[in-house]
Amino acid sequence: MDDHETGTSDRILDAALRLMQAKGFKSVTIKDIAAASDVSEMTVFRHYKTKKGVLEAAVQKYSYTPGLKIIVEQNVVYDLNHDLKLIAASYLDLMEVNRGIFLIAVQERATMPELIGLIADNTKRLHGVLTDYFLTMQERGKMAVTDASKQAMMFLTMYYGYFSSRALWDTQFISDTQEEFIATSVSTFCEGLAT
Amino acid sequence: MDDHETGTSDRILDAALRLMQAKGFKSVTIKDIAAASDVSEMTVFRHYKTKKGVLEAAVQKYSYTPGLKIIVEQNVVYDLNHDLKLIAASYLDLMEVNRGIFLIAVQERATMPELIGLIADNTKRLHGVLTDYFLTMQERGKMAVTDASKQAMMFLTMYYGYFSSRALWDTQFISDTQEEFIATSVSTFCEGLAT
DNA sequence: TAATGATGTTAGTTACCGCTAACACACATC
DNA sequence: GATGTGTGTTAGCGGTAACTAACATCATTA
Repeated sequence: MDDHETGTSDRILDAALRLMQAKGFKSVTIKDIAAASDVSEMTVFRHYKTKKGVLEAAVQKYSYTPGLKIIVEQNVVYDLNHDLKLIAASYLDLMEVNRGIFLIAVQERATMPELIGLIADNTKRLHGVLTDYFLTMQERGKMAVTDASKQAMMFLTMYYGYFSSRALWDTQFISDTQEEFIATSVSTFCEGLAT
Repeated sequence: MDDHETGTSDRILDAALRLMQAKGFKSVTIKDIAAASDVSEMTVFRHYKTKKGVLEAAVQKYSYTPGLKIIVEQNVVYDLNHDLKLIAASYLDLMEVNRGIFLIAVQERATMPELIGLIADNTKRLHGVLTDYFLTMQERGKMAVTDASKQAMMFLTMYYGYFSSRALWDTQFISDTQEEFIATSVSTFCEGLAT
């Protein structure tokens, strides 16, 4: 079962994920996957018994849910502008890693609803962390006292919007780079726009 | 070609759109559509020659691109808080109308990229309108002078995030109601969070 | 050298699906 | 009562795709 050289199993998974991201699980055929990973159809079936098995193995390999809480807590310095930039960047980086799973989850949400759970969990965890952070900042008098949970939700929704828009439509909705977007949004989030 | 009573043509389109939203164009069969609209398969083919024809007719019937510019311009009173709430609500309402097309566009973005164009156009137009509005507000000294285009982009991304999250994942990401979300976000957008 | 294991090739099975054709029925209008 | 229109039913064609089975090849390794 070992793959010498480049690793046949991995090549198959990589190709499968790439194709399924682009066209959806149902539209990708074993033939496509075989051609893209430069093996015969039979080899695909020998490694992963069914088409769905290929997807499950790919999800297994590529889904990633790190300790966002630790990352945030270890780098926070209780300066609103600085910390929000850090959190926004961490969230976007995390989503970027899971982009492949996200795109497949979108297309297969009717048939494989558990997939989005993997990603939703990250967002939910970060929402908790961010809410706690806001509460701490409010206690320290470094931030206006408002509904921390709603505030955190709004903050994350903005970056979810950025990520989702980029992942699904590339630059068709949003053309700003990640850095530009974070800069604008964190600044606005801190200072507001009213005079 | 007239449909007496409930309108066979319409029943087919409604069922088709509903099914395709949920499962994607490719996964829905004519058999599914026929069963859901309570006609025979042949009747579907007699009304719309091909499966793609069904989708095209449904898109035709359900896509909607109104004069957002006029709506905004006629109701703006140059009070930042008031106007942003109006614009946010208008945008979300518009997206809600086009939800069906949006969901199909998501699933068929590889095969039918023109679909998302219908919706992207709305967002682009509103971005233009909103940018102009910000510039006017800046001239009148009612708003901080920043990059109006980026600011508008950020604002719309937030609501795109809200809509997209709700349309794709229901309350799995975001649980706030539309009114709550608009209230929190517009307030933050205007006032900021720093002390 | 012999055995092993990963892969390729070819052929075929099964099932589904888009779509067509032909015929039948029911109803409404002329 | 004839005609037409919308529909149902049944059968089938052509294509495709998941998956299986059997056999061949080649390289590594015992």
